[in-house]
Amino acid sequence: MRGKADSDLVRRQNRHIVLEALRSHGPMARVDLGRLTGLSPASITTIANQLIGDKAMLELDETPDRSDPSRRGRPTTRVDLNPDAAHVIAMKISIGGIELALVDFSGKIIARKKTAVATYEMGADEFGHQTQTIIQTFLDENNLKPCDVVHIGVAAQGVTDSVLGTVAWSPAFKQRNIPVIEPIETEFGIKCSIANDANMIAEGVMAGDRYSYTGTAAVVFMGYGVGMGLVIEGKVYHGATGAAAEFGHMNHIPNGAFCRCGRSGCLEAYASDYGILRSAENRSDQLPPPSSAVDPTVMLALENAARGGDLNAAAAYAKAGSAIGFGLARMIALLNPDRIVLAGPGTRALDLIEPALRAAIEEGVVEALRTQVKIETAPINTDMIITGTIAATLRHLDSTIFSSGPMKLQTESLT
Amino acid sequence: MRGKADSDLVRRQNRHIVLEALRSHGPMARVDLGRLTGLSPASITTIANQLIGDKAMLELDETPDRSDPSRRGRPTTRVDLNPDAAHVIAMKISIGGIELALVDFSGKIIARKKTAVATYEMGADEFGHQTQTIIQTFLDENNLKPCDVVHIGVAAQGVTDSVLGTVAWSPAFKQRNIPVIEPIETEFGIKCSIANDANMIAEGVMAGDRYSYTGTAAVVFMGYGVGMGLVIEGKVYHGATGAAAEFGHMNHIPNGAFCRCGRSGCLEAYASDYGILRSAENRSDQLPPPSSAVDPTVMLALENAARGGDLNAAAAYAKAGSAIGFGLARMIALLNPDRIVLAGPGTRALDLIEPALRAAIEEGVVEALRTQVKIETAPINTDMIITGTIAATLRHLDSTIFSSGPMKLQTESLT
DNA sequence: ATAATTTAATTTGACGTCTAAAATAATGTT
DNA sequence: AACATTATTTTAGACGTCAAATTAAATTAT
Repeated sequence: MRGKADSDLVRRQNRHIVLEALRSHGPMARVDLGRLTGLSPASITTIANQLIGDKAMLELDETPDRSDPSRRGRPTTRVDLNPDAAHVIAMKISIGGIELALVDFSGKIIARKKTAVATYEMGADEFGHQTQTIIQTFLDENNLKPCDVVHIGVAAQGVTDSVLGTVAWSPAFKQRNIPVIEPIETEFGIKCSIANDANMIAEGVMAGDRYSYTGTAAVVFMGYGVGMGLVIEGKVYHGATGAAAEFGHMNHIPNGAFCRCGRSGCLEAYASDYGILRSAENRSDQLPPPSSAVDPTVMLALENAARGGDLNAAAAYAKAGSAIGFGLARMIALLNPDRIVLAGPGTRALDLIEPALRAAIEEGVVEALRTQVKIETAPINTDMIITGTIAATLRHLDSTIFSSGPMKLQTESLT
Repeated sequence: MRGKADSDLVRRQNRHIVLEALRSHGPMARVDLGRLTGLSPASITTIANQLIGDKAMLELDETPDRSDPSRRGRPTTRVDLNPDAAHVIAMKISIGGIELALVDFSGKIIARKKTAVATYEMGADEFGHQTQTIIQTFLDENNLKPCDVVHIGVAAQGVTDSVLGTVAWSPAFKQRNIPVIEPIETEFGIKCSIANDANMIAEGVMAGDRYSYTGTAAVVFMGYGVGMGLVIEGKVYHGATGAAAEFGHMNHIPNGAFCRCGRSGCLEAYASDYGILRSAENRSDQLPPPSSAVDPTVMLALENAARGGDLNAAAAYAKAGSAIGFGLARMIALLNPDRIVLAGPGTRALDLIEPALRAAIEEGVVEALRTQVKIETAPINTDMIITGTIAATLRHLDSTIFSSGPMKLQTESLT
């Protein structure tokens, strides 16, 4: 049950939807904001003036568009998010590296940087210090002080704990429970949050139609690992501790193939790059896989071999498709989604995977459930994790920073 | 993204939380309503007067309680839900029978009735007519006209489609896509909704602390079949078409044991009454199971045999536990819940099931996820489906009927 | 008995937000 | 130059909450 409602809630909610409208549709006239949000022109005027006063919004200084001769009446003046309202940093932790992106409030990336970090062998303390150094350098390079950055959103591969602010388990680290938020917040005093990388991919994929989509969807990431981001009733779902949708480590076959995570039978052990490669090469699936990522060119060669008639390779892709298909079948039975989006570099080999994938879904789920769900493929964009993290972080700002304080009336001080 | 907020939203939301507070905590004084909802005494006065005016609430006529001698000041007058505000009917469709319960607005069951119906062989039309007759008789027996009943909430075993208002697939019917809502709504003009029985069990289990619980939980039903109700962020989750959490027909083993639904490898084929019985009796799991429910006394005997040293029986329960455990492991990996509740007659044999169940969860899920979730057992209550359907239906009323219309001001007519 | 105290509930007056309707602004058309 | 059209702002009013003051109904103290 949600809590009580009052005028403050109304205020926050409406300012939030106005910002959200600009974020997903770009700059527009006040009239259009009204049409899109359902708020009256009068309210839009009030809200826009307040947001402009708060430096969250600005009026664009454009010469009126005269391209459409049938256009009459007073020309519109468009408003947009004020890029200078705030800066945020999106940070991606993956095997062997940290990637940073500095973003303004409008979502434009101002600077980005990849730094190689030998994450795997690092202890918690060492990683914390490294992170601090890397962020400090990044700030210096962009002539920023910590107080100029409002939030740092972190995406990490593996099981993240958003409550404790740690990476509970990740292929990027030998050690477990690596604190990430704490070293950042104490060093810089910047608010920080952590999430699973697959959830951030889902944020990225959904960023476009977040405004309109209110259904349940699963975004599957296929590549060096297998991940999933769940969108439930329009919102990316993070679970009790932020570890939701660990699709790659959802069990596929009890006592099955050995996985990077040290257990057996995970979906990833069949459907990730290394899993596919392992079965294509007829290596035993009971041995621990290598901890390093598979070279993309190797996977490309394997795909082409499969397409060229290499039966072992083709069988490996079919096995992967079947694993993902059964995993999706189980997810569908549980969640009854209306949409599945396949994404990530693994979709390049979709032609090899799809038949087995569809067959598995058909075998694994009652018809009534199976026919409701549309399966789509998203364009492969390696930046999706950063993009999604940016989207999630900025949306978080929308709902907190600029929609919070009530306007102070100054009747008192005027006397 | 939710839509715009205005004073009407505030009004609905606050009236809703007041009704909800009374529903889950029973009658109480206005002060306590204020404390519980966070609304000011002034607002509670206003809201209470309006709800009383709408006949949704009433002031209790009690002699002040003098048992506590330290009690001073003006005594409280408690308010409660007005039982006469509305009547609703909860309806349960199961194999071979329809059960009805007539309930007042306060949640008290006024009358209930079971009618034997040969559902399995029935076609859609015949079932529709039967339903109409049974409801008509029930209304007559209670001296009610259709217009006296505001809503009929239906719970059915199997895959329900809340959008189409049908039973898409159910062990209760040989035929598929049986319309349920349409024959009721057209015959009586009463609003009607349909949901899966396991979701209604979850409603029942959560009804107590719905007001406070905002986490993610899975309620597992074990018995003649296996079902699940998912509670996501405090609300029972129904999925895109109302078919969510078909745990029983979530695939366990590809190409595994034959299930009532006509497919192979469903969890239910291992962990339901008939699945357990089948494996205890060493019958082939590749043959279609009987369509009728297993006699409870047979299951009781089987349990005792297992406890008494019957190795086949014990192994069958262990197999069931393992199936449920792996299913839960998969669910945990996907949803990262904080709570699992085991319920239903099957929990009577929990001692036989639990070791294998826990072992499977340990094997099937990363430690980081597994340790976050508490596993509880709910008291076995065969009425849970009806109870939950009542709770869900009344809550639906709370949020629609009595929280809708704005107060009409009559300044116009006073001139 | 009567006054003081305590707790519950209501009334009053102010505030914040939204909206319809009227007014104003800025342009194109006749 | 007057009129038409579209965008935005201003104005006046409605609705809902809340803090503070008031009223209500009991118990305790004197």
